[in-house]
Amino acid sequence: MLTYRHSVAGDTVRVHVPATPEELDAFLDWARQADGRGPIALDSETSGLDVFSDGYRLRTVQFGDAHDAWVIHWERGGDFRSAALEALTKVRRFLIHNAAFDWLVLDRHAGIPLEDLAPRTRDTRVMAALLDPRQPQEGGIGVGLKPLSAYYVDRSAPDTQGDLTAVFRGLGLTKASGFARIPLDHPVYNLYAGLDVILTARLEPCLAAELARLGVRERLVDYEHQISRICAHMQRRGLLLDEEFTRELDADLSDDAETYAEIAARYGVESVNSTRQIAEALTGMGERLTEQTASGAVKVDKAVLLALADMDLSWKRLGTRTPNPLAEAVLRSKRAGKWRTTYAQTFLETVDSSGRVHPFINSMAARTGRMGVTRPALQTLPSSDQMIRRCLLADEGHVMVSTDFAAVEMRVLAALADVRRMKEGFQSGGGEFDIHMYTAQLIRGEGATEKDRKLFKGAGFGKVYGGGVSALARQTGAAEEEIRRAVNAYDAAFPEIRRASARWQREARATGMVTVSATGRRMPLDRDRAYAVVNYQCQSAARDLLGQALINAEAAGLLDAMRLPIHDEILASVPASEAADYAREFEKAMTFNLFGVPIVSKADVGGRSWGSLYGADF
DNA sequence: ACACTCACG
DNA sequence: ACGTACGTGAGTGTA
Repeated sequence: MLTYRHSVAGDTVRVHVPATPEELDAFLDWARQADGRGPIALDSETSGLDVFSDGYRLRTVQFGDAHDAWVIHWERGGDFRSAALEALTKVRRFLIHNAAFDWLVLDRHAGIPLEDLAPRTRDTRVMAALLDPRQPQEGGIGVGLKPLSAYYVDRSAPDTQGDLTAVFRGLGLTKASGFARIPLDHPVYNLYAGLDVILTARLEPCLAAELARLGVRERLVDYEHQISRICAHMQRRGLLLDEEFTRELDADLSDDAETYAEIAARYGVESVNSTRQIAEALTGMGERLTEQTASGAVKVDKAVLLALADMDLSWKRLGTRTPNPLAEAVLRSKRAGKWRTTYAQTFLETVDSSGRVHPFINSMAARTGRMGVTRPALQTLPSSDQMIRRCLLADEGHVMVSTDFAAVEMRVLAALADVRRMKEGFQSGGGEFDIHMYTAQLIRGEGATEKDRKLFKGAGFGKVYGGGVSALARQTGAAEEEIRRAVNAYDAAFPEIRRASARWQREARATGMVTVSATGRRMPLDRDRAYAVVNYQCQSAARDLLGQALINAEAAGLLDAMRLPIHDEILASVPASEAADYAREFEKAMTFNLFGVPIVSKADVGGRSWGSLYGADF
């Protein structure tokens, strides 16, 4: 038996790599006694991250405790697979760092269903994110195994991923190809594969103690595990791609980008993404560019270019000046190029052999707990035009249903800050209740106009985001004096918001600059941006309502229908003949009473494509 | 690596 | 003392 020894926190730990079927017996003996000693750390090494692609390989499965790790070479097949499968099936409790990934790998490539493994899992990444969700760049520890191990377990814990990248280079491989092609017997590969589970095993008790010390409820930890599993379920299902349409769209966008880039080139702009070239060319045409970026460069963003092209924010002609042809060409080329590379091409790159895309859903991406979706970033598809969302389809015989919370952050603000007159409004009105018009009428009287509504909607956003008068004026384009009066009137109508903000800031300062949400989520506040506490409280409460809605939806039998969480919305694919029933059930799953404030939702039943919810049906 | 830009809620 | 828009993911250009 090959056994590598390494030092972790002053102890010598062992990484065992069985090379023959006989040597697997020692592993099985160890695994059979595992349950008596507590949960076993589990990890896998694979050919890459694109779990659903053709040719994807599971290479090793690792099991371990604080002192011993076993690296089982799944790729060798036969008895190696049987041994790994026996442990995967029989061990009662596992510790995994970032479980969603391994759940999906083992579900798809080892035949261990997500439904079977997830309930037996405790995820150290989830635990860490509940202690401090910040990334290292934001001043936190981070939620990666490496920084967490270095912080909690052993300051000199190796950077297993980073060091492996160096090994890959030494073998003439890249970071991308290394995991697929490094020889299965490579000593560093095996040592690090084993160390990862040993570090996970040692990390968990540290995180558990810290969670207990800080009073983070076990209920919250369990809640996040449920949500993580539901998100993994959605990821496994994926969304059906209309490949033919997407390929045509890709070609059309490519033509568009090229056509307008050629026009821009006539004015000396070689690359439409070079702000320096655009600024120089526009200045040469006699345009005056007055706006600056944070670092003092000339600003030539979409708002600046639209004004020069005589267009409003929805690209409609204003008729206020002669359109600058370069500005318009740059706008059109950039948009087509971005939509093509960021969306259409990523769809085609990530689609699996059965025509589905499986975006990564990070169930706890932001400090507030908000989720993040990547590869492709399906939470950020253009909504002004249906062409990109048109690429994604409900399943055969299904239609898309999108259920949104109604003005959830304003409702949450009313509930958390106990805003009397806001609560009265929400309580008296139903799902169609318009908080912004209500506010306008509260302040202006019955004669409040649509313009007043807009003004106080801006003021409301200012409150939720923590913005001030000048930021609001900049954002809305209204005069500062007008905004100032609106904000003052807003504060007079809803005085509880300022008081809650002050209270939350005071509490955070008294507890190490951490604000704790209604659910017990810990959110570190930046000392110089303490005003953001209002947004953190509202955003995290809204996120936790969505999380509970996912759990409610599963309980109502809607798990298989769900496709994507989008902050205040659940997108689903449901049988066309039962769409109305599903819509009602989703609305029910997304209905709450939060401290006396009704949280309500509205389902929209679309057609076959996601784009159908954004315009004409297809 | 960082700046800038742009897509979303 | 004062005022600060919040949270993401992703592509391209530049140094």
